[in-house]
Amino acid sequence: MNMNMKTPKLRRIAHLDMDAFYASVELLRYPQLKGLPVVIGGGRRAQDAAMMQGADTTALHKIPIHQFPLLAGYTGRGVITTATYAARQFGIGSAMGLMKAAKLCPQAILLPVDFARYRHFSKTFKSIITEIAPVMEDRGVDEVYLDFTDVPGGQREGGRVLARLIQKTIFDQTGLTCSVGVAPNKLLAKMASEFNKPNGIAIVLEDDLQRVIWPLACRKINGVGPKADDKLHQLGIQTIGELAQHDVDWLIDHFGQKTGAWLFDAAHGHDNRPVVTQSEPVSISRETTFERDLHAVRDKAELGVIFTQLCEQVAADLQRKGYQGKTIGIKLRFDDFKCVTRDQTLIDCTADAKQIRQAAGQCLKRAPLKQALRLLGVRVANLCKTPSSSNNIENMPLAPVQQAQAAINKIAVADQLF
DNA sequence: TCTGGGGTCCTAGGACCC
DNA sequence: TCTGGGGTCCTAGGACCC
Repeated sequence: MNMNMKTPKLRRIAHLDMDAFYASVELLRYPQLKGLPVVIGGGRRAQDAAMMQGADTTALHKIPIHQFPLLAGYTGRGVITTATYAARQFGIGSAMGLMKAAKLCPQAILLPVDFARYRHFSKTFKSIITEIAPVMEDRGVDEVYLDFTDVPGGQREGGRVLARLIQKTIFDQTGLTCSVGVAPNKLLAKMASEFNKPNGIAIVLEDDLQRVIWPLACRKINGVGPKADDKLHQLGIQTIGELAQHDVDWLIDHFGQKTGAWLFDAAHGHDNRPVVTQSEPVSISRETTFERDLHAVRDKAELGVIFTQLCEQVAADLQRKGYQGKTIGIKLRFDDFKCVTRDQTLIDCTADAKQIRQAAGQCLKRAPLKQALRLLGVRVANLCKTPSSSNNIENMPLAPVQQAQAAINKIAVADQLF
């Protein structure tokens, strides 16, 4: 044994979650709304409301509070994308219908969603992060996983020092706060990032499993949703600790090979998934919920227009992103909220709106169309890169060697910070 | 007062091939 | 001719996540 050997590096994985991201980004331009119940979401009416606010974007912070549109009297099928903590006091939450929310808190301010703006801030905070910790997995607009293991400072205080640096840098440069959990793996890091929200850091070590993780509800495991949780309850299992008391075979008997084995691992804090820094999309789709339910026969013309538009949007998305797809599919949601899908695999890949429309039309013919529809969707899967777009430097993934060099460069930047 | 939009992954049956 | 098994692709549905 080499007596000079340093303490071995521990695997340190971070999960970083922006705090109330959309709402916080809105508050940056409307600071006068701080502390008030604000709801973001909705469809057309919210768009109108945004237009009513006028075009002077340089003085948004001066718009008096009473000029903001209220939730009261909202009609339509929009749902809440996010709500500020003040609004949540009224029992309002994500994915709730806006009409229901209007009953609970009519005085809440309704802001339209502004995805372009959120995406902009998303890019900003992610590029701040990769300057410090380059091994980042994108988990949507407001979340990432980071591998701290080999980052300078990533081992100090179990990752707390690096987490603090990232938190502070993001706040200094954007005014936004986030919460970070650092743990031996993604599963535990994800749970940990919730512990001290908002603007919190939580460090979980291997030995903390029984004390910190086992008392939590099974629902806190990322991947255990309402259905699995129900089933667990029926089996008399509430907490992760209780889940851990059952052996693998018992879990496999009740949940099947894959899920059973996975639940067992999760309960024991085991998760060896790597932090994945890049990935290819599996499918690209567009869907829309109609303002009112439509009938395939009675509303044929209207439906046809929407159908064609969806195909054109998907085609445009594919082209813009440099993909083609071989499997074309549709999705229908009926007035009773039941769903069906139909799909068809072509011989060749396409990103052409007409071809997509044609194939999707064939799918539609195979679907039951007696019931009124509330949603129609078009999906393209089985994707491959568009040959010409691989010449596009911007879309071209870095070769492994360049990638490694880029990562080293970024680590060098982080090095100077310690 | 019913419940958005864009995704991923898993399961399971059938076709088809070796 | 019968039987079986494995692998892959296609299709439909469903759970789950952000």
